[in-house]
Amino acid sequence: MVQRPRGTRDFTPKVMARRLAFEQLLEERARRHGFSRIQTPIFESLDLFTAKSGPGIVSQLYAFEDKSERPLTLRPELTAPVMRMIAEEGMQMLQKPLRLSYYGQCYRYEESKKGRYREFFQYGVELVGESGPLAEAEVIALAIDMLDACGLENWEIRIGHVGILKGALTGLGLSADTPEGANEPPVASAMRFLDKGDDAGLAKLFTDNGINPDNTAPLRALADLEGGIETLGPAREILTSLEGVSLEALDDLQTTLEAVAALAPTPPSLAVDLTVARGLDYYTGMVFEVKVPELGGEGQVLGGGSYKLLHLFGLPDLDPSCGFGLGFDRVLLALEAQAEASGRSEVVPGETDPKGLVAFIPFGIDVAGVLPIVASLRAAGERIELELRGRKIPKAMKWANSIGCQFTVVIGPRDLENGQAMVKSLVSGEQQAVGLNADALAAAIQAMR
RNA sequence: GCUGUGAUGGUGUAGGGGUUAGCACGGCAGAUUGUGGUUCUGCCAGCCCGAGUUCGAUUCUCGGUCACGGCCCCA
Repeated sequence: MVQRPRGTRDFTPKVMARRLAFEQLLEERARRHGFSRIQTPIFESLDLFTAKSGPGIVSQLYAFEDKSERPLTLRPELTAPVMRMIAEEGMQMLQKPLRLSYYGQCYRYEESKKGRYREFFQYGVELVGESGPLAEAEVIALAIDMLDACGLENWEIRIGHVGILKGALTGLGLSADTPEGANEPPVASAMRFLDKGDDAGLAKLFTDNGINPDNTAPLRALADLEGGIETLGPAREILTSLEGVSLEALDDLQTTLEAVAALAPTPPSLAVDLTVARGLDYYTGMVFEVKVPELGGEGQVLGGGSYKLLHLFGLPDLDPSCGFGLGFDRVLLALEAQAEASGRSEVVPGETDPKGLVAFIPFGIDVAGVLPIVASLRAAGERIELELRGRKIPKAMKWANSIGCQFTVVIGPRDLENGQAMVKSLVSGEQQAVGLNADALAAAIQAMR
């Protein structure tokens, strides 16, 4: 028995119905916000990702060479391919901003666990060609709208702005450039110390760079701030108290948050957190992430922000852009867990088809004669499953019931003689004889719904 | 990268160095030759892979594979 490769999954019809409903729901929200779907290849040139994330990333990729020894890789994420597409397809000729959405599988070679697969699915959006607080608010609002629409509960969105801490640090005189021989700029080191709670390390860094280590305390206070939009008040006080520090990023964040409050439903929990750094140096402005606590260690279900990547493709004028990626599998896991906990049978809104299946059961007759009726009913939009095994009536009824049909249409010799068919609702048990033609059958089914 | 637990029909499980490997759901068939959801009967279908220990391994040991957790990391 050959097994499925590690970290991959098969999706059975029932699971797939749910996934399709979820994708459709996300797609619908994206459309309402003006985003249009695009698609890029499953594999790309290896360079695309090393250019974005450095050579160290290769160990986590499904990289390979094709028969012409071109270095390729299965895509580990979708932002870089989208940026590549914008440059390659000449999309810079289009009216700005571009509002793009995408969905597809990505591949990372890493330990598979629950909520973490080697083949995983991401839904995401990018808003390209306009930046600033309002553009950022539009992106956050879509993220919130999506999570709200899918019925997810108990999630937390944390919003920050890398420019605030970075601005404070550079304002104090810390360099944002990587010195000769070092592997990261002092500012990045400082951000890490703040994130890890290493105040001693931060103080030493300040001293080493000729900055008064007394500045550690206010920065710590800034990093530890947590709460809603009201947190910006204390943040403003701290920043004002520091020499040479600009308030621009803070003002931007405030504008963004106010716009989000107006544009999106109120999330279950929204926190301002200036240490949301996402660890990536191409994030330049607002950054945000969403966690679902009950998922545990793999609880982050969405992350995004403003970033500068298009300069890598010769389009520096389009930087920065703003977008997010939504962990499709993780959100589904959370929804499934929550549905289970609350006894809800529908996990994703709309996953069950309201237009139920109709079992079409020819019995003891020449099937060919009634096939045109099947075709017509399908053309009329009914979902018809034709009984193919020649089951006798009791078996056929049981079959129809067990596959979840709402109706049966039985046509036996007697019916054929009388020019009729027996239509039965498996929900109500009601049954009636109906003229043997598609119009009459469709009308009867509709009337009995 | 570190580490813990587990693997028995399609699903959920019981058991255990020699068993007809038990039960439930499921599937197929019959009871029931034109009407489902109940019931009864029969049947189908299983010890993850490899090596070792042993007279004998599904059971014990080691390795592999896969899954599920806890850290680290996460474009």
